[in-house]
Amino acid sequence: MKTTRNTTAKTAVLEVFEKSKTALSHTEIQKQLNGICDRVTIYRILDRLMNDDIIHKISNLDGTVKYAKCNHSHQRVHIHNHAHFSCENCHEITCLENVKPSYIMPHNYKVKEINFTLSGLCPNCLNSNI
Amino acid sequence: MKTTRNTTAKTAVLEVFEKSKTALSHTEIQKQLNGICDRVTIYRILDRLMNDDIIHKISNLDGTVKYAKCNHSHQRVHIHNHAHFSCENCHEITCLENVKPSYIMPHNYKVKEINFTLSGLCPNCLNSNI
DNA sequence: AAAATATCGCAACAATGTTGCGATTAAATA
DNA sequence: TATTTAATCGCAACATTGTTGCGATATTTT
Repeated sequence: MKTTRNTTAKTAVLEVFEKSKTALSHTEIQKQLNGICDRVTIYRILDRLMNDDIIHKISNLDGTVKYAKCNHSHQRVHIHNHAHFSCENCHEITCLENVKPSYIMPHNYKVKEINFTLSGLCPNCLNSNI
Repeated sequence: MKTTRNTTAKTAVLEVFEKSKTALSHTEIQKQLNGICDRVTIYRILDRLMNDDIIHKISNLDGTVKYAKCNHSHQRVHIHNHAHFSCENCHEITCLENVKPSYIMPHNYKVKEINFTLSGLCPNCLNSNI
């Protein structure tokens, strides 16, 4: 089986995620890495981190894709079915770990995963009187 | 003010939407149009149809973008805050007009729009014993 | 029929993501 | 510690998706 290695680039990417409270796009990560590694390498690191369940992918309403660290906190099995909030002003995406929607489905559908994204103004931008 | 015109290409695109029960990507529309018009024209038609509130945009979990006809049925004001279902087998996206999630938000967030996408198996694929 | 302008086609570009391959380097083994 | 193995990297090249400018065309109004 493939074992995953700890490389300079991977460590650097993880540090970027540690420092950030919000989800990050590939481009944002690349900027913060400051040329430490190639663009392609970042894509491959993100793939590995997703396989290892260390980060997860979020695709926004407008089609942009971001990544965020998983919060494994207390659960034994990690589930990505939490909500995300996308601020229309600062464009930051945050995970709302505790927001879980309830809903009623029509019959004959088998639901395996849900994606729930809310958008509007985040607390920061709301306080800035916009 | 800009008035929107009825052109051959626009009519053709609308027909494609009429024929389809599921949401369509730009590429899927292009294939069905069979070279009737340019790739760019389709993008511009989609933009216009979205402005006119005739179709709406859906971005899927995997980052793919699709478009679907709006269902104006009975409401006076059209709202896009309904759910979408994405089949992991046939990759079709359908609008679940009647599924609306309920949820509890943390304070200090102002929610203006929600996007709720479920994925799994659609009735068709579920019946095919997969 | 003529005028006004929305739309089109083409070319060119930008952003984002993928793949192949030889070179490098982390980790296991001797 | 030195050697070996294979995971990872950098580079180049390519694919897909979406955007923009501009002269030509077609729809709608006058």
